[in-house]
Amino acid sequence: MSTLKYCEVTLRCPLNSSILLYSYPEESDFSSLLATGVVVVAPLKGGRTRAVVLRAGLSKDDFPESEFEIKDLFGLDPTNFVISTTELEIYQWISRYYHYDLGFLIFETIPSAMERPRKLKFSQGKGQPLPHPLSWAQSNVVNTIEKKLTLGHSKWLIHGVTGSGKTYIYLELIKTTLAQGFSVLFLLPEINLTPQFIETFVQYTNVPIYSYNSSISESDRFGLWRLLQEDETPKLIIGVRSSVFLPVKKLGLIILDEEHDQSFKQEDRCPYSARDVALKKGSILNIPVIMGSATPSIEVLHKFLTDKAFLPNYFRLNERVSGAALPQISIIDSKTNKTNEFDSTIWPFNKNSIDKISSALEKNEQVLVFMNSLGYATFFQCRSCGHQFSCPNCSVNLKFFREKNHLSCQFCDYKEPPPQVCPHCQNMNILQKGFGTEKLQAVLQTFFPQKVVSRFDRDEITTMKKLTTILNRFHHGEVDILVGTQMLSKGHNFRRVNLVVILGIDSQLNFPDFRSNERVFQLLTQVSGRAGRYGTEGEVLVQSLAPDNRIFSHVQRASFDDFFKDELKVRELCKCAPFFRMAAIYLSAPSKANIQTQSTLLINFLKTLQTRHFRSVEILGPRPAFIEKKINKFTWTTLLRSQNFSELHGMLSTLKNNIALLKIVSIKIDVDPYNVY
DNA sequence: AGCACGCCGACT
DNA sequence: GTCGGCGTGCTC
Repeated sequence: MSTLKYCEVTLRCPLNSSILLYSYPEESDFSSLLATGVVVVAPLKGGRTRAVVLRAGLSKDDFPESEFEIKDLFGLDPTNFVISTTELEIYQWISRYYHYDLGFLIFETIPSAMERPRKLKFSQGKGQPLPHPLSWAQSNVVNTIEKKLTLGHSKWLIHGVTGSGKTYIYLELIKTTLAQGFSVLFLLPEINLTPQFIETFVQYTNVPIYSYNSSISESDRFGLWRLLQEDETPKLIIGVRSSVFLPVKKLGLIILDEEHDQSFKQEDRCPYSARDVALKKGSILNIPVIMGSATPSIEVLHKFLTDKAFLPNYFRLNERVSGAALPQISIIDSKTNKTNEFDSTIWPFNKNSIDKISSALEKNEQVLVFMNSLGYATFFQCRSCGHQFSCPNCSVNLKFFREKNHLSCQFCDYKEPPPQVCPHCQNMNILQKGFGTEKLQAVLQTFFPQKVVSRFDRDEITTMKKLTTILNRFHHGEVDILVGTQMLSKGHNFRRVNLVVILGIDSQLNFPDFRSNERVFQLLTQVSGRAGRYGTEGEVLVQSLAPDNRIFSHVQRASFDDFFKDELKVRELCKCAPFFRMAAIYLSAPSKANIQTQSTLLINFLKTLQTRHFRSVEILGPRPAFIEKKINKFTWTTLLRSQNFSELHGMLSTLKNNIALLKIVSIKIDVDPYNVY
């Protein structure tokens, strides 16, 4: 006779927070193999779905009487995929912390089933000796951390100015960990930093180096997961945000470079911070986590400076290893008053910047130009009737791309030809405003016709191949001026760059977000870090209409401490991080009317919870999101704020489990939101 | 969430 | 006649 056993699984289904019950005959061939973490195939609504076992071997009286008909599992996942208990523990923590259903989280991160993955590519380390010994400051950091590398979980912050040699500190600690037989996970914020780290690590380590990012194929993704789960020989994995989920066997160390970078925060699906997940992973696996940055985030630095247990794990490196001075930063007043004549042939540059660029080029140097916007012009409007050229599907203006010869939207695939006349009033007088990287490239190319001006932005760099090609051309001196977005601002080492020009900083300063000052400080400091890393004195020009902003003087004096002090005061006054914790709740739907009524419902629900149980939680909003309509979906935001994190969490849990919104309205919870308007 | 079902309008 | 638009309802 057959006995039925039961198991609890998690899968991609919103019912009961993605956790459902299934049965299986005790005599079945897979019965003895069912255990926590095993991936199985389950029937769901007439189909087949992958699911992860949470608890197996249950009998009827292990759970309350179910009102559903419990179905039999089909069996094990054909690829025999298993999630280890520690990995599952990490997933469960993320699911609770970010109020995101476990089943969705897991199946959004693990690779989809693959029958026969291809052979994996990797770079084999050459194990060469370091070209030069570490400086005293570098050795001090290495020696201190080295002593604790095998003593369980610890958190470290290396706060070193650009060019202070953080890479070689990481390298030494990586080598020590590898030599002890453990693997290392190295996280960086953006794919475009991968090649240079691989180049360095290949020279001086002697293990296989795997990289993990969005350019990896699904087959390779599967192959790497499998390899990391099965093969415990020491290796180095270099990857972006999502690498934090890689199930590295015998992991001994996690390093998170550019800790402050906002790319570590995922914005879509589960809005997790890879930094916070990495710290949690380190504590669950009981291994050290090292963070590094020239401009640490306010939250992390505040934690290290105020917590007695953390302070000894904070290192400050104020000198560049090359001995080169930090670049001199000049704020160029770009107001067109008497002292600064407007010249339309060089706009948006002004005379001062162009002169400096000329003399740098004359000295046979290369120049970097930064701008945070793409395209040729960012705003079109009819001077006669006021018609604005905006996207029909999103609440944003269309941008003009001259090379592609169209206006296009940054959120959807809407495009239209550039207007000859206004479609509304047939007037031919159309105003063009705003500029992006394409415009800057065009202006510079016209002004310096004999020089090579290239672009480095999301528009131009679409593949890993293009990325390495253009960087190599720049390194080999085949490009004189490189115009780029933030993509170019981080980490790179350019030997012949002494002049860096920054435009468009005003729009970032005016951005209505409590972190805008922090972001501007980070950006300017990082960008400045690209100038004069090798000897010759670097110079940075920042064009601004508001040259008196205090933030500029902090950047000019490279005074992180003054900036930090200033910013902390503001944060406390405005009740922001790190003094208060926040969560954002987004409601989205195709109709604005729905959003408004449902937001009202949400607010009333929250207010009831607040008076009954969670008095410390402040409710702000609701109001339209910064960009209210994206791809024909409207979004409204409600913010929660509190100093009592458990009350904030309690409120979110109660909300998630109890609110009944219209089906067409989707709700998204963002704990520790990075963008707050 | 994601997918099937089903009920209407506009095409070969 | 049927193809396909998207509102509704269900998933252990």
